[in-house]
Amino acid sequence: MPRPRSLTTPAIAEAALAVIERQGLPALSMRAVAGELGVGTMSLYRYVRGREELEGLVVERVLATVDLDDLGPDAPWAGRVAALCERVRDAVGAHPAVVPLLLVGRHRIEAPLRWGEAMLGALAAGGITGADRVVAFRTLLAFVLGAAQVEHLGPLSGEGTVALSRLPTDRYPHLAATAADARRVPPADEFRRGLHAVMAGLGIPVPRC
Amino acid sequence: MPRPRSLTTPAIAEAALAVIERQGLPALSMRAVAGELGVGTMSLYRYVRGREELEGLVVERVLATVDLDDLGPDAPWAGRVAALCERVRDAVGAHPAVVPLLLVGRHRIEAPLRWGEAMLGALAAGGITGADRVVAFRTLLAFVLGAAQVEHLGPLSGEGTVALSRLPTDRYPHLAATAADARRVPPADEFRRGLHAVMAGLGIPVPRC
DNA sequence: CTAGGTGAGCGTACGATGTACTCCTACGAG
DNA sequence: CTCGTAGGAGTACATCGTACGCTCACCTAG
Repeated sequence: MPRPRSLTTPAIAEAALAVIERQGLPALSMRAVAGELGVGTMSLYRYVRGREELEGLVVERVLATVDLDDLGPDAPWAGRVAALCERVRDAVGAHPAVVPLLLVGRHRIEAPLRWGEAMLGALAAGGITGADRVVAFRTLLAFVLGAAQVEHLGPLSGEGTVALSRLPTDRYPHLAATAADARRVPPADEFRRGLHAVMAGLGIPVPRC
Repeated sequence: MPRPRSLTTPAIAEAALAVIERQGLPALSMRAVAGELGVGTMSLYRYVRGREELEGLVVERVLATVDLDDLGPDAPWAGRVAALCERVRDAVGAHPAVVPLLLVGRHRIEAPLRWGEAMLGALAAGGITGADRVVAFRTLLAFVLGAAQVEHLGPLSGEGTVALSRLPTDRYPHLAATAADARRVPPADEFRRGLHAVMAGLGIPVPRC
């Protein structure tokens, strides 16, 4: 019966993402997002408990683009495992600035939970259960999360590679050489090769490679 | 000839770590560290360019405890790879609160560089070079970094496990089951098993397992 | 058609943060 | 003892998150 709401949760997530894309993650603030929405700062608090929840919305928005089942649950299980990992990489790659947010409050946000559920289902379909499944799941999760960070924040990527390759060659010869090599390996290939290695080590048959 | 310095870099790192251990990472501030050292806030800026550099000092302090070569460079190369990974895990495990700092400015800080150089040397000793070495290095790095975060910030660890196991069982059956299983797998074992899987997948002969 | 109350919107204010600027002063060389 | 150098610190400002409470737009009841 009172005045109707003028904002929606997806609109807020979109605005926050717009702020991040335009001015970078440090510029993400309640004031900035409110301004982006053409609304007073404190009005945001009618929709969001605080900054933490706002960040959660951004994570959810980014991860919402990973499709969990267009392969169908009857697709080859190992293919599903690989696809789930690759899609997270793609989703994160579309918004690299949010990488540091991926870690906060993962168990409060739904998207990672649904992803985890899908991944565990695929592993179970392959006969991996119990402690083996715990190890496989956490190893894959660690790799995917770590790879996203290494790729977008790491010393071996982007301008980091350049900085590394001009290190004192006498003190860090291998590092300098590897930085040079790294520039010749496309990031997507690198991720896929790493992922396949991890899967193989876990006893998951790699699709077609 | 002027007044002598009253602070040292290690002392500042120690003070910052003490603040973090006592009050948590969000409490890390220039004021808090200065107070810990019994010194005016702005005096800290005589020793540190700013907050970012202070964080770097903390990372360096934590990572400085990983011994890079007590195995000797003539030890079995695969054993060196495994040891380097395990030691980072141990070092981080001793100060879990600093995990979020590990990613910032990795190529400005010396400790990760030295670690990377040692790791690349071990891989080269095993005949892994060129693009293969790039993939192996980044995969191991992603796993170690990701594992630290999953272990200390993740939904499957500590209180996160508890939160997960009381999820709606009908919507997340696998997740709930895995959370229960996870409580029966010691984190160190889980890390070692995951590490060995990654190494095996990369073609690195796992030591004795 | 009108009166009322609910809750959306937001202005103000407070504490905390990083840090630029400035002054004061302790110290050792001469 | 004197003095210049550079370390120590106080003040100040912009920015942040957010607690509090006011105003008024809107829907419903009569």
